[in-house]
This record gives sequence, C-alpha cells and structure tokens, in this order.
Amino acid sequence: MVDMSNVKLRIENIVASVDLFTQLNLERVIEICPNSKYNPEEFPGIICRFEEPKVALLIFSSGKLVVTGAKSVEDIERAVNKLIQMLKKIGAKFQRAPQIDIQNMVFSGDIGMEFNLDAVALSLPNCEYEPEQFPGVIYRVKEPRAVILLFSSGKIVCSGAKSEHDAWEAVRKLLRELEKYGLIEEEEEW
Amino acid sequence: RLRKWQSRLRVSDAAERNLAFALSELDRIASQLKLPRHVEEEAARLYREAVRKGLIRGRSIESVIAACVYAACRLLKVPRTLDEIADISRVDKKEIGRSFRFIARNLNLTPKKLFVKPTDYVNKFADELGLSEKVRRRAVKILDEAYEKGLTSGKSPAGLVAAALYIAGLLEDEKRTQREVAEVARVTEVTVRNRYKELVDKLNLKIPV
DNA sequence: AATTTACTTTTCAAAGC
DNA sequence: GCTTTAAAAAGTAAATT
Repeated sequence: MVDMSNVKLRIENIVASVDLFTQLNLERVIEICPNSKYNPEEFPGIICRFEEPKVALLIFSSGKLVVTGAKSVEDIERAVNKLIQMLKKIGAKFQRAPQIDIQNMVFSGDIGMEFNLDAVALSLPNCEYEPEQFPGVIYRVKEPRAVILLFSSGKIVCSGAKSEHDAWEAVRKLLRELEKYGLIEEEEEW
Repeated sequence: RLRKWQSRLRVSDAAERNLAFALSELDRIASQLKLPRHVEEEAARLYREAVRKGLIRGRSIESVIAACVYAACRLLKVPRTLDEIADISRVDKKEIGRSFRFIARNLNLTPKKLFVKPTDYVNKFADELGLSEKVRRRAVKILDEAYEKGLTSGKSPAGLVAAALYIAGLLEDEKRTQREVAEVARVTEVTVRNRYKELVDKLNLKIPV
C-alpha cells in the first residue's frame, strides 16, 4: 500500500462551464458589470471579475459561462447566483436552474520527500523532463485523466482532474509508479 | 478512375515537394550550425519517420525539422542549445520546443536516450572559451559533486556548466568572465552568478582572491 | 546587485476565426 | 490551431531602482 500520510494537496483553482439557458445581449450586460472588458474583435465573451467571491467570468451571448479562479465549488455557485441576480435587473428571464460542470481543478501539493529528477526521468515510464525548458517532471495519468508536475523539492502541481478525489487518485498512481521503480526511499543514495 | 489517379499523383507531388523543402531547410540549418554529417542524417531519418507516423499534422515543417535537428543532436551527444537552433530557424523556440516534445513522445525518444552528459557541454563551451583540459576536468569534478549533493535537479544544465567552468577557470588560473561563460552557454549573467553562489557555498569551494 | 514583474509548463471550457 | 481567464510549482529573464 502506498503511504499517502505525508502527502498534501491544496486547491488552487477551479474552472467550470455553466449554462444559464438564456440568450444574453452582451451590450446590455456590460453596463451592469463594473470591472468588465468586452472586445468582440479579440474575444467573443465579456471578461468580468468579481471580488467576492474572487473569480473571473467569461460571459457569452449564448448564455453560457466559464468561471475560473475559484477555490471551491461553492465559490462558483455563489458567483453564478450573483451574476443571475445582476442579470435579472436588466430583464433576463431564468426558467430553470443553471447547469454547472466542473471542467478542471488545479492543486498544489507536497509529497514530503525530495527527488533526483534525473533518476526519476530515467526510470519512470511515460514522463517528460527537460530542465532546460522547465524545472519539473511532467507525468500524465490516464485514469483518472490528470497531469502532475513533480519538482525536485517534492512539491507537485496536479491539473486536469475533475474532482478532489480524482486528484488524490492520480497522485496515488504516481506514487505507486515511483515506488515500483525504486524512486521513493532514495533519501541519501543519489 | 483517371481523376483518382491524378489526385494520387498530386498527393505524392505535394509529399515530394514537402520532403524536398524539409531537407533543404535541414541542409541550411546543418551547415549554419556546422553539424557533423551523421547528425544531419539522423535528423533526416527522424523527419521521415515523423512523416510516416503522421506527426507533422498541425505543425509547420520548419518547426518539426528544427525539432528533429535538436533531437538528433541530443541522441548523438553533439551539444547544441535550443537557442542556437531557434536563432537560425524561422519559428520561435517555444514552437520548436513543442514539436520536439511531441516527436520525442511519439518516436520513443526517452529521456534516457536524449540525456546528454554535462561533460559534453563542458567540452563544447570550453572549446569556444579556449579553456585547457585541466580546467575542463576541474569543471566536471565540480559538476559531479554538485550532482551527488542534489544541487542539479531542475536546474538549467547550461547554467550549471557555465558556472562550473567559471569556477574552474578561477581555480586553475584561466579566468573567463561571467559575461563570457554566460554568452557561450546562452544564459544570463544572473543565472551564472546564482549557480556560482550556490556551488561555492554548498561545495565549500575556496576561490582565490 | 536587489526587487519587481513576467514568462516557461500543465489543465479546461466558452464562440468564432 | 488561435484568441481569453485562473492558478501553483521552480527556474530563468528582463526591467527598475
């Protein structure tokens, strides 16, 4: 069994797509969004920032949204409800509840052990390590689908997971591989 | 049937034209970088393999050729920085880097096969700096000790070698300035200085004043 | 030379070019 | 493919002071 007791994971960012099921007139939406930007020539959506909860929203005329920067699923729900209240003031009608899909979660974390990345890259199958371009080892987990960046300090970044459970599962698979190739207990023997 | 035959001819025509263009681009890069013939041949072999596996789709021929040149250099241990290749290529190094990682993944070029020993970089940079065998050996010793102490993981190999050569030059009385070693290694003086400080500190090196 | 700002890598959706 | 948005890791880079 892989020892995960020293492993830590922290949510850093959640990306969600949302469907409000209502067409929106972006020209009117801008007027009620304080810190927003809208240049249809460069990007088709309104870029809007909320301070509370601290998120960034991309608002499209189809009534679909992308919410980023959230630290919790609840932040996303609060942001969506806040936007809906604002949109109601300019006459938008909502017949049904918005559909929120978590698309991507990013975690930072720590495995609690240092690594010789040259050794990791030599033995760990299907990983990438190009220290001239990026200081971390890039490891892709197929199931659940996620990508883990492993640094020599033992700190990690896990992205692409759709839930916290999936992120832990992906990290567990990485640790299992590291252990399988004898890369775990090497504390002194570099 | 005739139309099909003609379109097939056109396809092979296009394929031949693309290959000819790719190989001429390879020739241009190889001659400018003064690459040995076997490296150019390996790059050509990698490119044909990439085409055969359909890895060019969505990528420019130029970025893939540049990537193949870089990969061939790594495979055959002929040190060339990505910057040197990007300098004479029409595509930027970010794009070449992407193509390189893509073909590396798909042509089974593992980190092991692509690994170039710091020693090889030492010789390349030392050649350009006109440094003696004594300095080279000292630099390699410094790099070996740094590796043993875990000071090299995640660090730019070029930056590490540049700092090691700078230190070795000071220790063996064949000083080259930080600016000179930084230039041949294609890193900034700040990077050389940072690596220098860490190596001197953690390896307890006594630099003569 | 120290600070600050910024870019490298990964992930993902949205609508349109 | 690209465009925009967010976020961390650690390294390197560039611009200010």
